[in-house]
Amino acid sequence: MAISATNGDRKAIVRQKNTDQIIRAAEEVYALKGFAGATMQEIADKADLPKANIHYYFKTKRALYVAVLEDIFKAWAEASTTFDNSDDPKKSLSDYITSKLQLSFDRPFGSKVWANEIIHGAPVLGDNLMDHLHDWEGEKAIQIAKWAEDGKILPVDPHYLLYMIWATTQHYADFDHQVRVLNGGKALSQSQRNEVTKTVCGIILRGVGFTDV
Amino acid sequence: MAISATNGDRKAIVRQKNTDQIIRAAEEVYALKGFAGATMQEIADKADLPKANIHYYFKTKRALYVAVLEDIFKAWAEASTTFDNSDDPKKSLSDYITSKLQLSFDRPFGSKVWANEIIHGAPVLGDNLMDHLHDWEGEKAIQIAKWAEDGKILPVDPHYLLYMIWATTQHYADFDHQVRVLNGGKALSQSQRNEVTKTVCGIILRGVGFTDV
DNA sequence: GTCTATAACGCGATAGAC
DNA sequence: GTCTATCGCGTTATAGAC
Repeated sequence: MAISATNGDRKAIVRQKNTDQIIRAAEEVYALKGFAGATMQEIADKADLPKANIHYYFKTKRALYVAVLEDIFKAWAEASTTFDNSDDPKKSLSDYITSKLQLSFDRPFGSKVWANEIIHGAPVLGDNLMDHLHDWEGEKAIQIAKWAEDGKILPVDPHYLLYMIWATTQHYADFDHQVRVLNGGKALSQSQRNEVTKTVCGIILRGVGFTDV
Repeated sequence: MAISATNGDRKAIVRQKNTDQIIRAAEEVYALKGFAGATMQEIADKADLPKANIHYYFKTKRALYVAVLEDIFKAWAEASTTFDNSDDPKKSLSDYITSKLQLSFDRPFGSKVWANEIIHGAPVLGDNLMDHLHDWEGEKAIQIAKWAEDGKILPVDPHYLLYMIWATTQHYADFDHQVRVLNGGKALSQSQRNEVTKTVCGIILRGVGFTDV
């Protein structure tokens, strides 16, 4: 009995490890090739496993893709906690922009998979996760609206402000190739990344009414 | 001879008409399915032509894709003339933002194909068109830098300001599905589009130092 | 749980009659 | 310039030995 449990544990650990490995590899391949352009063979090679094993852990190409998308959504939701329950819009907004930019610089693949999926009309995400996003965005918008009511920021439309922050920060992940080309073929250095953060925070904060930035 | 010329003209007209029809159809299919996900069959159906005819006009799937990308780049370059040779940053910037937003609202497919291509690392665009973009962006950046030197706007980094404008305006094309979901499942109305334009122009203009907007 | 071999299928591209 | 029929290849997914 003890041995059986141990074997079960060992198998569970192997399963967890392989699953993570596959999802990481898949995230990169789906990001760079799109859903249709990605091949199970390329994902298998990058995960350093035989192709058949990928199908053992994820029944279909589509199921693996869904797992990748859910993983990304989870990461984003966790990264946005800096935004919650704050009475200081200046700090909230700059912290949010800063952490979203960081995520774009450090983990661009997830953002790209998401962008691809939305561009194509969310054929796989379907309504469930999109409805979840709707609720989540609604909360943020209410908080921004409150700041405006309290006269802490100018009365900008909260939704369009949020889209602006998302679009601008995710641009550095999704369009990193273009950014690189326009930067003379070299990826942004750390000091350039800091300059981006400063510039974006500055424009947004002045944009919502702060004059001392 | 006259008849032969007439026949040649007629054929040229047919060729032009079919070519346009195919490019329009291809733009939509490539936007919604990605390069790999698109099928020549679907493009043919949407263009209302037999599949073999598509191959008659465009030798390969790739050649047709390149034609679509070039078409888009041309449209964007034409739409940015409002930006040139102006000493009035306030007017230049709002005109540019307004016309880019208009393009996103009215012709989202082109923007989506471009986004897809960049996300995947511009495997087809290659260096030619990207270098062209580099030059083009450089000119705009110089003009913005001049405004800053002359004290007409705050000394923001011109590149990151441009990326912000591109990202924000193209978001309404590339992520139109997400915008729609977050808007309760309905596309933005004309008055909402106007509100977007007002909000974006306001934030950007205040962001670069104008306090009277 | 791992891996090789292969079945089943869809797609890009073309040949060749009209 | 148009269209039908088809070839050949690459892909997903699985069967079955280990």
